[in-house]
Amino acid sequence: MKKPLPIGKNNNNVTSNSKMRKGLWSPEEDEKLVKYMVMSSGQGQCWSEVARNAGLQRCGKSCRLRWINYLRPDLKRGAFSPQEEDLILHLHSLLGNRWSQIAAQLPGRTDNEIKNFWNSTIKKRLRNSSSPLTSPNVGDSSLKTRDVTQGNITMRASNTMAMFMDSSPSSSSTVTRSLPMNYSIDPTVFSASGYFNVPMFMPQVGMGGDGFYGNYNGILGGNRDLFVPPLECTSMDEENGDNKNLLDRNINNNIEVESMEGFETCWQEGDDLKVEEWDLEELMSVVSSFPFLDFQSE
DNA sequence: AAAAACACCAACCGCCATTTC
DNA sequence: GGAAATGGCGGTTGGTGTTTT
Repeated sequence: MKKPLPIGKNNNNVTSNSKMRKGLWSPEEDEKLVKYMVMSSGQGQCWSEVARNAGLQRCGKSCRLRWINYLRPDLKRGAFSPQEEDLILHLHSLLGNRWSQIAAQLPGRTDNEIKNFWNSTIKKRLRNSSSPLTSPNVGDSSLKTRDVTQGNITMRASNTMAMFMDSSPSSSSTVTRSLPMNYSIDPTVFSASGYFNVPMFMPQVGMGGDGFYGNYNGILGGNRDLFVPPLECTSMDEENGDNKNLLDRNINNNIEVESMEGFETCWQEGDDLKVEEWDLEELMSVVSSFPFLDFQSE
């Protein structure tokens, strides 16, 4: 990242904070920004320069946001398609609130858009499913955990794990197809035999604080990130061995997995596993094989 | 018809990582 | 090495439109 000239060394200094505009963008401002971005191809400049050079009394950050979230020519507007919803659901089960990474898999969609979509539509739909046993990943802190005693993961966590364990093509259609119009998750469908196959898998996850589920920073963020079981596996019992292999494949070679029962061994102190180290392409190849997903970039 | 409740979403905020000096 | 500036991200807020009462 190139450090631009300090404010004041530039002869076009309109960056004094008191002069910065905030709030909604006017059509004129949009036009200025678009014009400038088109003219300059948006290349090789920092956003504060863009703001200055475009004659906008906005901070660079604001310009960036406006461009990325609204003015970019490759944006796809309008409602999310069922396929996109499916993909968002699935990616969220894998990545948590990493909206930018989710957005990267949905051409023409922005992280903000997906985040809003999730926080309004999907979260609400999951909430309406009316059971604390549902709602994997909705991140609603009001949700109750069933059992956080030693040796038991929360139900929410187990459902999350269940989502990770989705597998068979036949398991995929029940809920996701009904999502767009009449999204209503029957808890038993969702958590037991419907959308995601639930393995009898209640690992203890060795994480403190909000633990596995409630705080995705705890799972994916920070210095310790989440194991993302691939979708192929269907049950822990029958696939222990495979899971181990897949684990090894997905989490680079730094992590040694003793057994799936001792799931927490994935995260020994000092493990330096980060989500960036996952083979995201591989992950997405799995996603692309999601049977009901017919997602195509437009 | 009006008020209240709800839903949506654009934009801001605060934090952290990175880069440059 | 530290300060400064910026980019990027996720969380949150506030305005506005829509629906319900």
